[in-house]
Amino acid sequence: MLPNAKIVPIRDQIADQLRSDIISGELAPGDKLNEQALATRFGVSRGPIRDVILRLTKEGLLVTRNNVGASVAEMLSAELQQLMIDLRRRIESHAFRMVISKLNEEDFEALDYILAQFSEAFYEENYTEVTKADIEFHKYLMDRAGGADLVNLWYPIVMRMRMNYKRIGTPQDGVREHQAIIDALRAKDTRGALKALKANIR
Amino acid sequence: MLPNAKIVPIRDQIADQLRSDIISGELAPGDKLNEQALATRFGVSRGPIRDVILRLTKEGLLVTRNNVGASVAEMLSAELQQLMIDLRRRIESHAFRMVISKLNEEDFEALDYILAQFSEAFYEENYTEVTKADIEFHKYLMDRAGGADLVNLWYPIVMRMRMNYKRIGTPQDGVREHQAIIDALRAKDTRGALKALKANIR
DNA sequence: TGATTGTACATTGTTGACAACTGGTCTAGG
DNA sequence: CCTAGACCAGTTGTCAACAATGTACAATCA
Repeated sequence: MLPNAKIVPIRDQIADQLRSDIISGELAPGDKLNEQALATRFGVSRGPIRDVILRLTKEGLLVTRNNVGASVAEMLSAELQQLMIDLRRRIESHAFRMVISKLNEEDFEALDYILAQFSEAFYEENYTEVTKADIEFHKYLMDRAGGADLVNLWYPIVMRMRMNYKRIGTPQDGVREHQAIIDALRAKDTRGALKALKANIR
Repeated sequence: MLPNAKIVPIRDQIADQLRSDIISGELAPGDKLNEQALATRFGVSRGPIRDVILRLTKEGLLVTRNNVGASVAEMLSAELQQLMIDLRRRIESHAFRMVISKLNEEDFEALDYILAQFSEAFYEENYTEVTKADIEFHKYLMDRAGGADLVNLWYPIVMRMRMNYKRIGTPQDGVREHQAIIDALRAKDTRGALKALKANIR
């Protein structure tokens, strides 16, 4: 089987772009999104744009009012932010326990590859890409553990957490933390993996 | 301020209807949804229908494949179902602690009213309405505790849980359980409220 | 002067037609 | 009889025009 480049729907690309804009701070909380403007920017009609806006609204990145439009969501209260972190830890811990026994060499290759991208983006100081690789890393494991159901549950929480990272400078330990997770998973060391995970999510 | 009847957008009504259909089992897992058919059924064009489908997909009730369409999601594995219950308990517990000090008499009147609807629906054996009232009860408290942010996080989890209740017959204790929650909240008895909550979510 | 009503503009919500894609069926060739 | 390819019906994806709603500003009146 050839590693055929997978085709990505326009709609998904637009969603990705807007997510990046929000997480990177390009779009600040409270900023209003104009459907027509976005349609022009991406060279499509308003239909797909509405889809994307609806999607991001459901992910909690945007807030929409009837007949008024969408704007970037405000930051979470410290209280809710803490709850998000707690929930994310629980979900990923659960996933680790489910997945650790069925990870094979192919999986580790994929994880290594993602981590390499993470590292590369980090040294290029491209923090938007760093964030995407970071999310991709965890997402891979979530998908492997519980499939689309689990990812759908997990994704909005991560997005909402990420949005609130005002200091974009990820500590240099990012790579090391993820490497520690991979190592522990490879060694089937559940305890170590959970510990490394807990250190990574904060 | 008069208790003005709130106006509900068509889109929301359609979403509600489909959610009911799914939770009640009218639409079984795997059933395919046809946009045109739904549009005709609700007397609107396909646009709003697509919105609704996208929304329910994000809530986890439907699964959508590109260029193929949407169908009702399959039941969760026992593993994930257990995770959902755990997460929901944590979220609502957290919310209780946040909200218990700021609940006033007006809130309790609202909760009493919802519980009355619950009870009525129960004795009429209208379990779809029972479920809706049940959700409404908890939703009221979630909204009061953490606003839209918290509700958006919580809602998909509840929906996904509800979908998997195959035995639709809620035990007769439903009313009692919710009454116990109200009583404990009224007495500012955090410990008792959390206990009653834990008994109710399962 | 301050609040209120009327009006124009900008933006979202909705629609129906058209384009692109999927899955299955039929046919020709081996 | 079986497979490969082309075709076809049905469905989803996209678009541009139209209708409905909300917001902001200006004119009016107390």
